[in-house]
Amino acid sequence: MEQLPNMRLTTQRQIILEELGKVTSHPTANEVYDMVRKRLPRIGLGTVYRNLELMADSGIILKLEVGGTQKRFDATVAPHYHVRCTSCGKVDDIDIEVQSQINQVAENSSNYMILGHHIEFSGICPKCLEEKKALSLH
Amino acid sequence: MEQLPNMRLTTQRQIILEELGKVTSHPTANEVYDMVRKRLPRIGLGTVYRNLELMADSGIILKLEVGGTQKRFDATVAPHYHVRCTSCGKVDDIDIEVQSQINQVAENSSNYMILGHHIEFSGICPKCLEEKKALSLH
DNA sequence: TTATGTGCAAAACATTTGCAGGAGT
DNA sequence: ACTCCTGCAAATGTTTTGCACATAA
Repeated sequence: MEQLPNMRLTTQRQIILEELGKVTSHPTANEVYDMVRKRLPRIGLGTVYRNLELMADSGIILKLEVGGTQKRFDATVAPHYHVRCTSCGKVDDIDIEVQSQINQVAENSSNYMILGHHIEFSGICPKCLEEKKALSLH
Repeated sequence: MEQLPNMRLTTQRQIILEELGKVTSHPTANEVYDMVRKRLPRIGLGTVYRNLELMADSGIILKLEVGGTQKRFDATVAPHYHVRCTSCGKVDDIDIEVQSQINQVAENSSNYMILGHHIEFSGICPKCLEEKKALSLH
């Protein structure tokens, strides 16, 4: 969970981190690959996967294991929750007051050692809501 | 989200549902396949996937999109939360008081129409905790 | 110089799908 | 009979990995 001492600062890593920092969406590995490839056309998809994984392990970025088929990555490390649109799959941040006691409450009612939690909301994003409205007026 | 009118009651479906009901774990599609195959050796993995998906859509069972690489299924439909062991990947239920206002709080601080939420705790399960203790005494 | 990282391609998984034959209603 | 469903196998999509060469420290 911490920056490894012998992790080299390569061009690939710099650019992956830069591109991830540019967006507020929560891109999949493949989306990061597409973004990075515009600046580094010969980068391999494997490199993107390897580095996203490594950065997530060292805590530089966040790996979101939300619903859907692909993992998503986030340059914002501060704890926050997510909403996923059930219609288009888009993932947004959500900022609400976190009860810090929630882990304690969970630990009291289980025999696990609780390390953390994540709340994933599901709903319809504004854009899809518009589309649905438009459709229902046929 | 509701039972389709013309969904046939086949042997395969009955047995999948029975086997899923027998366990309190949250098996992956492949684990369900293994369980069912003991009674129905010629069943195809595709059939298991198709039916789990169908049952989840009609609300008979729950499809858990928790972290990890595979989806998991649960015969218990009543709303509840989950803990996933970061060490062995095991998933257990967790029963805590749900603040029913939590969706409202989220809706107030976003422009999504919030439909629901899921909390996934992460921690170490009792068995892995024991193992870690044993190791640290080397 | 040398351990670590990269590109590439193949492999490994998880899941979905097309189709011809089989089974519920 | 007439759909819907199943088994099988092939296809698809995502992520991981082996290896020879390249590169940061």
